[in-house]
Amino acid sequence: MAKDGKKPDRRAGERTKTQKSAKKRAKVALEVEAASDGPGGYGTDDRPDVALVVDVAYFAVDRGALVVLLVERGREPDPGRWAVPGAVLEPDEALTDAATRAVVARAGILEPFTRVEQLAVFDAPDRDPRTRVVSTAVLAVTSTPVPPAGGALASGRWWRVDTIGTDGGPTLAFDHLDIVEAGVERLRSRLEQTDVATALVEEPFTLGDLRRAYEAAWGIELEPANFRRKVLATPGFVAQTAGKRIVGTGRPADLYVRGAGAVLHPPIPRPR
Amino acid sequence: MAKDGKKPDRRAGERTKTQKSAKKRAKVALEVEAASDGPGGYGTDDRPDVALVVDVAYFAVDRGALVVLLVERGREPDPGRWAVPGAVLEPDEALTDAATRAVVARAGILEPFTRVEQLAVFDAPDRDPRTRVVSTAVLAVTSTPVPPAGGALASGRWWRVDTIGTDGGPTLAFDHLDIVEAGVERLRSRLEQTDVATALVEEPFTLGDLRRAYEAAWGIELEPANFRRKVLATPGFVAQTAGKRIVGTGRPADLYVRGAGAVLHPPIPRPR
DNA sequence: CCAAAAGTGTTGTGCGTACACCCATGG
DNA sequence: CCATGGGTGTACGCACAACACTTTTGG
Repeated sequence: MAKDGKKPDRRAGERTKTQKSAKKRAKVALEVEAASDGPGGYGTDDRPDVALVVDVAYFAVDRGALVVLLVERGREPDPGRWAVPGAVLEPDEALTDAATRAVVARAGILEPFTRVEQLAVFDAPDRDPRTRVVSTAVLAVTSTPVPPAGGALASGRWWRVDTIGTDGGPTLAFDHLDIVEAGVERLRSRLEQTDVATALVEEPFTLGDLRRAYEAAWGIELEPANFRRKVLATPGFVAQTAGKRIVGTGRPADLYVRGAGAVLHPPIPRPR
Repeated sequence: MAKDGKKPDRRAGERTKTQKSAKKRAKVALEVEAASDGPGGYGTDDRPDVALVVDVAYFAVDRGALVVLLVERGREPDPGRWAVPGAVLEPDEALTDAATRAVVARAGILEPFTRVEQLAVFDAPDRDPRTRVVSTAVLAVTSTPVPPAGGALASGRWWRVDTIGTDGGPTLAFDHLDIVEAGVERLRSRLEQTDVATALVEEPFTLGDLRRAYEAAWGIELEPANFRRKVLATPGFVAQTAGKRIVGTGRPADLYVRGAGAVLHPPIPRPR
């Protein structure tokens, strides 16, 4: 049963451009792996065949709406369509560093963003028509969705997520609609379990600000009274600071900053 | 600010064996990405520098304990330590296919497993001392933890997860302890939200079987009466089938098979 | 004085935990 | 007849949604 450690040179005929037709092939290839490193290992001696990139689903809340940073593609494939910022992973680079690099190139943000979280790996063999590209999508947020500066950055734009795919909204390239949708869903989930909402508002913030961030991301309205109680009942979520803020009309609101805790006990449940 | 599209050839001096020292370097590399494909793209024309593998955290329940499939390493690095099964991703292969291939090679399972889920990407630049290896860990389960057959498969073994790191238990290679821990935590979480528990028991099963699977994975005891009500109150989780089963002593139990639904509404909450 | 937003108080309902109790089998 | 596990019934308590009410500002 065990092979002798040799394997057929699968790069014999030089890599052809694309092999969409080979999708089903791997499903029946259930023979024992001819591991070149013996039990428990795998051969990593030769050059890899698969390119690994990082794509960033970068979100913010802007005037009551959830927005995502997209970049317009200038050339084939998919010219005129919009993509999330991406970068090829460098040999000694961590995913979060590559993610920062991708966003810096598109959004003019000069400091690395703090909260980054892995989203999912997008691995469909034909997701990029040029060659095999596996993408690790990561989720990131900012409190200040600044419009990208000019020059090479001008192609980036913040789009309301609820306009994607509609008449006035962007059309996404490749499988990036899947990436954005996964990011939206993960962000909505993380708002329940973590204090990521405090990264969506600028300090200091009122509990009304925080509530409106939740409402924008979840697309629903929340009871101000109950929301307030839940936030204050969760230790480490927010900390009150000095002063009050008067917006327009209405009673001045207490000001808060981010608390120490990252996970929320108890969570802020999302209405179903 | 924008470069002209050229980038330094970062593979100039041939790749040295390992570069642990370069960990901090990428953190300050915040210059604009020199994209070789213009806005919204990245260069994928040349061979990648990063190898992508799939590591499988493969779980089962055996005699009341959660077990995981591990493979003993035979050679450097980390000989004598135990690793989860892994495989290098082939150019036209989906992650789930590579995961199946890795497990088939180690566990003698002849059919592809059904439930596979992405766990996380392990991307630390020095996680493998030989070369840069990025690992996508996936979670899989089986109802029948068969001992691997002989020959090249003999190095695989099912280990109780609660013995890992203890005196009689295995010591894990590389960062595979992180992979197993991530798998355990994800499995515990998915038991709340999905019907993955039905993949941990053989059909037909009793609600006692299902409860004991939860108890093994969660490491706690559950109220049989309340567990029963919760399972039956979740549509699509299980479906009753004909017959009853008498184990040893006690009243015969109704038999069930997997239901149609994959997500659980309402969930089976884990006690905190 | 009115509108609007922040902040506090109160109550009814629903749901889950805990436990009592009955059922059906083997020894 | 007892032990054991399966299956049903039920009451207590707590958490939360809903809504009333007060506070403090601008117009």
